[in-house]
Amino acid sequence: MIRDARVLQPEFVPIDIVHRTQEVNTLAAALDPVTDSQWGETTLIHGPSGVGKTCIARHMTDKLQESVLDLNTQYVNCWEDYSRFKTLYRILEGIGQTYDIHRQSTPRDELLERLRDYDGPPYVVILDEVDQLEDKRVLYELYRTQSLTMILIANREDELFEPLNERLTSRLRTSTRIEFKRYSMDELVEILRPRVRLGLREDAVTTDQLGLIANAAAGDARVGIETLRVAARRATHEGLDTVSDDIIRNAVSEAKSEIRQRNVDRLTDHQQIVYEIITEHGDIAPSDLYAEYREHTENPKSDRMVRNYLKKMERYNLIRAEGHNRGRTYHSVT
DNA sequence: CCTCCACTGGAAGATCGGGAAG
DNA sequence: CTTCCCGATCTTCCAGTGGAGG
Repeated sequence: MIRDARVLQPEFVPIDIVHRTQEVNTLAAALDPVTDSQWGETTLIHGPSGVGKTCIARHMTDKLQESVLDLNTQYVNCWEDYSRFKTLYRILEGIGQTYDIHRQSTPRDELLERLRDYDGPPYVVILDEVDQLEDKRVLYELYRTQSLTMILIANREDELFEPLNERLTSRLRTSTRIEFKRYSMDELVEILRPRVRLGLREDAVTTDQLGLIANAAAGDARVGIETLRVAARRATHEGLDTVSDDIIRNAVSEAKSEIRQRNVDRLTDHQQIVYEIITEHGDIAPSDLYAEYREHTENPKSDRMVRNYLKKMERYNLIRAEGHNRGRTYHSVT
């Protein structure tokens, strides 16, 4: 039943973009100078998850690569490369300047200097999940590096601006900003349909069933596509030619728990212990949490460190903190 | 209402692990 | 081998905050 599994991978970038014409045009206009060996404008893309921000940014840079002879592009996920060093390293990687960089023998600011010295063809860098950067000052440094054309992607605009200094904030506010809104159910169905056509058997999933998936995904294309993938896999396992409604209903929760499990696996041992304690309690006060953590561990980390773990798990969408100060409790996301 | 203190999260410095240079 | 330096991780210290409980 599955013809091309790649189409259902989260990082797949479709050739034809549906429902984002306006956004694509705005981004294209901002990047247009690049086709003329000039610097493009720094663009800020924002909106909730699963609305095509990353997809469209990558789609645009792919297209530019095809049409412009001299051009470098690079995609950086700041969630994964959240430190200043890793971010700069990734950017240098895109122009092949990392062959002799080793974190111990390279002077501290060598990376940024190399970037500033760059005088090759236009360089378009996508900084995804840019609000996850540990030290946002690197954004300011990059902004001043004139040779870069940046596409910044963030979930929430206000959370990105909040820790930035005024100068950068005002510059970003006046640069091109594109807001992505949630997909409607019909739009989501039309995003899923070509994936079925390209990735599965044409009749493997009915339009009504796509509606079922779209409804459960609540405007989040990532969840929708993951659900489709899980459903197709399950149907194949059961030796079916088409996906049944039952399979879809199960796939919705399975898709969500798979996304969660992937994040749990990325936690360290100590972080997983903290996470398990929270899951078992369902709802726990900070002091109780730390006391229990100490009991469960041979060499417990400091309470301050546990607070760092909690922040990280919040970012991973694994737990949620409720209330402030003394009223705070933690609970896991279901 | 007010006070207290559990809790948060920034800052600074220590420690760890690892690769390069001597 | 040792020494040195790096980023990453962790600890220590502490100022600020706002909800619980008088």
